[in-house]
Amino acid sequence: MKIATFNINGIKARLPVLTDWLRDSAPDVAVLQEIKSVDQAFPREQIEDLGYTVETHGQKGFNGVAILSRLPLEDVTRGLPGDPDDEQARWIEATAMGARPVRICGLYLPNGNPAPGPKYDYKLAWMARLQARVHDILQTEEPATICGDYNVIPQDDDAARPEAWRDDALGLPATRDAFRRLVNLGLTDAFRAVDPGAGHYSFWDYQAGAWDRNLGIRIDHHLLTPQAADLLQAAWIEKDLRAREKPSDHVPVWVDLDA
DNA sequence: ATGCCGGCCCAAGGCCGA
Repeated sequence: MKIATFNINGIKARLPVLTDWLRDSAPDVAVLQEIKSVDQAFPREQIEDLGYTVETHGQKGFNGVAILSRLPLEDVTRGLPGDPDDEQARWIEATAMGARPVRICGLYLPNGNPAPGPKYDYKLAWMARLQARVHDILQTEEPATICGDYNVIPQDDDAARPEAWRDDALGLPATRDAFRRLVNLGLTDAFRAVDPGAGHYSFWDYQAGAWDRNLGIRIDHHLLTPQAADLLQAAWIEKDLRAREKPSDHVPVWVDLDA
């Protein structure tokens, strides 16, 4: 089961790139962030025509997540538990029915800038709720990937210029600590399990020639439960997509599970 | 660079992203 997480930065602006990518790269499951669309406006028919089931959790203008799957999806849930007043669309779950079922959890973790401030407080509170949800998921002892745009640079090796992120919400010690606590529940960073080296990024800013100068950061991740980590065949970043016409500022991050 | 680009709102300029 090939699963890709991809922050598309707007479904309306990215539909041609997305459909070309679905045709060319053919993920079994695509987990999308920043669809920036309400559910009713999501162009589901054009994606269904490519053989995908479409499940969205959107909101007007910002945020929004979705799961596209060529495998049947069961038990779809929307929204991260823990705060009934949180109206931001940043979490969706479904079980992809492959040879082995895999729980797919898609997330768009809050950016948190400027830090300190209320937006950073929201980020840390959201990460605490994520910690609680992942704790519960681990109790199921089932294969699962908790994947998406984490807006976290886990280590210095995950940034071309780590010093530039030390005081940023993506790289602050408290952010990294919260991410490490999450991993330490028993998750595996799939990409790092197969490639421990520096210089691998999943985001390059549109500005200041960041792509041309390879000034990237690795902030899109698959964190696998032990049962999913046991099925891990490969993990990679589809860097080439950043060089296409009208690209997202993120690229897809993949895992292949024996499922 | 406390926003250089790009997408969203929706028709202009502001908000947001990382």
